[in-house]
Amino acid sequence: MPELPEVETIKNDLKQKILNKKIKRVDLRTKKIVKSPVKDFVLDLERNKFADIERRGKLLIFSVKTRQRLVSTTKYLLIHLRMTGQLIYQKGKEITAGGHSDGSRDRFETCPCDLPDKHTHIIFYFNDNSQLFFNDLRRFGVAKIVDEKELEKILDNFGAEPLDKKFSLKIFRDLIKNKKENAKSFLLNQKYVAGIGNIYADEILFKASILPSRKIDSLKDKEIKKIYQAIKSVLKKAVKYRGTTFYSYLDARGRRGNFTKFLKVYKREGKRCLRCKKGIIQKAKIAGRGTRYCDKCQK
DNA sequence: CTTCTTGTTACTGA
DNA sequence: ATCAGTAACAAGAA
Repeated sequence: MPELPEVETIKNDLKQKILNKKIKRVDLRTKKIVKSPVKDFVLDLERNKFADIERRGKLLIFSVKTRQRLVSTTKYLLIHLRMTGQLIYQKGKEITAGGHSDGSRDRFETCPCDLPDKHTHIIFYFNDNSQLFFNDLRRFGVAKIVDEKELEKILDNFGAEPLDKKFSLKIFRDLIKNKKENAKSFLLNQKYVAGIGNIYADEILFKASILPSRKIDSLKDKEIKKIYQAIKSVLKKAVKYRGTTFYSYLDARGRRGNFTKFLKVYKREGKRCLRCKKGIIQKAKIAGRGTRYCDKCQK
């Protein structure tokens, strides 16, 4: 699942590839993916360019510079990959098909997958013969174009950016105040801290040695600090290793994430705890999600 | 065939 | 108001 580290990786990749390239054509193959007026979607993008890409939580925000009757305005293409969405960038077919004259393939410009395929819902064609594919096996992902005002309204629903310097321990303590839910559902709530999903919630609570079922208001000061530090360190390391691939996640180059080998609890149920070597990783349904934890060293 | 998976929203009931 | 639980969405794996 694309969570903060995966979306951050895609954003960084795409910024190097597609900024300020003219969007020659947009092929919208699955209209249901688009949650703003479909008739405007292609028109707002074609012949324009992406001026910037930002991430808020798990949401990608592409600034689209548009020119209408000499007036320049900015609209925003929002893409949320939900569970199985992918954004894969490829250079023109002449590179992928034949490789270089010496027979080698340019690994950084090509993707191991043959795109488009039956899960391709949008294709953005750029004027330098490169393309961006929005693929989604399960079609939960969404794309929409909004103006500045709508964007602000949407962003109002997002909580703190966990890797932002402004996200301090004090702010985290204030967020926790007066909450009564359990630690897992707190971390999953995008209105509190944005970008954490099922994988990293479990990994963060393991690192902090806190049981996911612990009520937030029962946490001692020391424990709150441990969760706060774990949020920062786990997400930072996951970004460094370009995210986690468990099901279908691929980065913008079509490659897998490397954080998978650092997972301590996610999908390790039934296996021995790597930290205390005594506990067996448990799996339970907490906050409506499959949740993994060590019942020996998480308290 | 059933069950499970996952992010988000919407809804219900306490 | 706040929280827990669940359905819905889609499609595939087991």
